[in-house]
Amino acid sequence: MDLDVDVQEAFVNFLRGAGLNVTRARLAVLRALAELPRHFEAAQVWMALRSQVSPATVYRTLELLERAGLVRKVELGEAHAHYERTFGREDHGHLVCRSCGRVWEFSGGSARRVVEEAAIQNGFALSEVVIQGYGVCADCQAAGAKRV
Amino acid sequence: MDLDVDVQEAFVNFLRGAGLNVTRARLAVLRALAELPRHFEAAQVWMALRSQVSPATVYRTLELLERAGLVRKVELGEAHAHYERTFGREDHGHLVCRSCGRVWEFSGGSARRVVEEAAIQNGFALSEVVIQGYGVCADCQAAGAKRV
DNA sequence: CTCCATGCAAATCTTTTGCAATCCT
DNA sequence: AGGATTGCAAAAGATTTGCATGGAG
Repeated sequence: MDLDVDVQEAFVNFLRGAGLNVTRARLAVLRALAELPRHFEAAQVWMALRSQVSPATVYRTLELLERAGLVRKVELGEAHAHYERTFGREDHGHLVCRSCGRVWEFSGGSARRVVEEAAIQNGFALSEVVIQGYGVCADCQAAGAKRV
Repeated sequence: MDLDVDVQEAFVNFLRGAGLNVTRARLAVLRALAELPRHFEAAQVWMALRSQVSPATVYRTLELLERAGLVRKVELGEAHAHYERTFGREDHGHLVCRSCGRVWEFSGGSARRVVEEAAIQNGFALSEVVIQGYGVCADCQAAGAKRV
């Protein structure tokens, strides 16, 4: 997968700049992300690192990665949070299937512009944009979807 | 506030159509919504109905109202869910201030169209669109915002 | 009269936190 | 050395659920 030196370097720089330590656990979490699906949950991270890093540290590290701008928390309509890597990714929106849970992505540029415009008009300092559609994917429609 | 006969009627029709009972508690919840802010949390509902309706029933009823299309669950970046009435409201997006938590709305028509277009291309049956921006509002910027 | 709905309390489940032990720098 | 970090287990908090009782049709 991706995760070139640049990404690790970016995290290290972020940590140093914030006066934080570069630890084995933090690097392990970052490395684990490269092996996970595009959208993953916290549990997948500490299962992948079973006995290397505790759940608490995974949560703590994901928050750091978020602050470093390398990871983004994504709300997929489920009870628990999901995350996605932001490095090597373009701006995009999500189509979430409420039946099977899968996620499709689409280019979010023009939708983002609408939000940016609204932010400007309100004197809002925008830091993140979320563009999502919920519904039922083609496969689940064909199979007779459960939820709408 | 709004809540004309039409809205209550819509809920009653939904309940009847689903073979569910029209109960005092369910109507009380619907009526309470008209007195609450545009964006509210479950706790505000059962505080407004203190000793009339239990928390469990509030959650159960909000879910029915959601299914009836009268209420929409909104994710505002906090640990607990928020809701908004959908009746008498136009399609809109949200600008959420991460510092004070207030929410601004803006017309979401054109952003929605982008999502609809993506749905069509993927054979997706779209049922809901979420357009949100997170950042810091003008007031909080002036006051020296906490989070970005 | 027969289900459906409600309240209560207990259970769930994810995420957060306190604290003593351990790791970075 | 000296502060930062970790793991563990307990805590927290929102939402859900089982079950016996009361309500709607």
